[in-house]
Amino acid sequence: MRKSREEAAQTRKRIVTAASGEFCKHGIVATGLNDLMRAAGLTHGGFYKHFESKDQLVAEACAEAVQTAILERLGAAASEGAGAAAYLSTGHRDTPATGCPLSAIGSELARSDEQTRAAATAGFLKLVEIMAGQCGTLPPATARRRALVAVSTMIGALTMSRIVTDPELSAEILKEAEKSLSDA
Amino acid sequence: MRKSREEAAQTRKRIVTAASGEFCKHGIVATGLNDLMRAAGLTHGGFYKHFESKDQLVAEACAEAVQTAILERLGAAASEGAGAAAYLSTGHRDTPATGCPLSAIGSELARSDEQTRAAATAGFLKLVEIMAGQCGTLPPATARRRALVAVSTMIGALTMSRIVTDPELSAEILKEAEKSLSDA
DNA sequence: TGTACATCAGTGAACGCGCGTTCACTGATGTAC
DNA sequence: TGTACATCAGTGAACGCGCGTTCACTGATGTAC
Repeated sequence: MRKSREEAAQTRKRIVTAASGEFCKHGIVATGLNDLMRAAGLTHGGFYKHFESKDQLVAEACAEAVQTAILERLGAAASEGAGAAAYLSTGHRDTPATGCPLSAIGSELARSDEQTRAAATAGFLKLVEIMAGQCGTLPPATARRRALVAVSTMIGALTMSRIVTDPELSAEILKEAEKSLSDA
Repeated sequence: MRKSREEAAQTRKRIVTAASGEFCKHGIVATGLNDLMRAAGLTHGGFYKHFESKDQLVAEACAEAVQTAILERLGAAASEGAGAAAYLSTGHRDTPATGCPLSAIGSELARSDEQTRAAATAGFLKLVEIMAGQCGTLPPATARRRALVAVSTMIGALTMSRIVTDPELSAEILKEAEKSLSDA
């Protein structure tokens, strides 16, 4: 049953990717290792061949979610000047599994260990940088301060749009947040 | 061991209050009924004399957290024109147990049942109303739209200030969010 | 008002279940000669 | 290059534990007469 080094490395990546999706979809605490390994197409017993603990996987999955959801997806949209619009879309709202972990599991991240919070912090700063890059001709320090607030607004608005029971209110939250950011 | 009706009603309230604190402090999923009942000074067995399920308590605890943290605490601050400043204070950041549930357990609320989300929605709208009331002479519809964004910013900023590993960055997030809201 | 009985708030043991983690085992991969 | 052996990725059963929930029991409270 032994797999080649290459296959094993791919398996490891597959677990991390599956984990980042499951965590963002169902929450960190609510997702068991069994669920994770099944989502990666494996049985749960092999988990500890790749990771020392669930916490270690949480940190790596958070780092990957930040990388793919924020840098790749949003970076691409931002290069077309539509970063906030992409973040505050109903599409993003309705697909947390592939979306930004800061919104999807924000309150759980606040209770996570140092490594996980460090990965989340790096993602936040990258988001701030991306948004600051869209501020046009402002001096860098001013652009950064504005982006800090803009990103806070984006994260709060997306989180609330997922909580609220009224679909119209949900859409309104996203729309108003986007409008206020594009005016700025 | 039977208690009087009055005592029983007080016990019930005590459980709900303890629950809202524990949930905001440690998260909904991570808090067990055992922890809750111990925090209320009881043993776990008596729980179902007061509630049908954990989910029912979650909904009631959320409603109470909204009531006390948002309406009483923030309403008081807002009547002095300092709603955003109180929300975005380091004191609020460092005491999630008595603070706003939308920030403390936001991402878990998004995955909660209808009743809980309805309580959270009501709290959000109340927060919006409070903030709109601070907008001075603006027409009500405009004030409401602005408050919608302001509250999103407040929730996102407080959540991020709790995630971030760098204390200076944490303080900066709160400060910049508050500045941008007081300018508006 | 006093007495007999039903009610039920709270206790603590127990239920089945899934959690994170460990382990003996399998057999293909990798290594040494 | 071929062979013998060590390694180890992945499986599936098992570990102790705490979860949400149920239940028999206690004894003070509430009710009926």
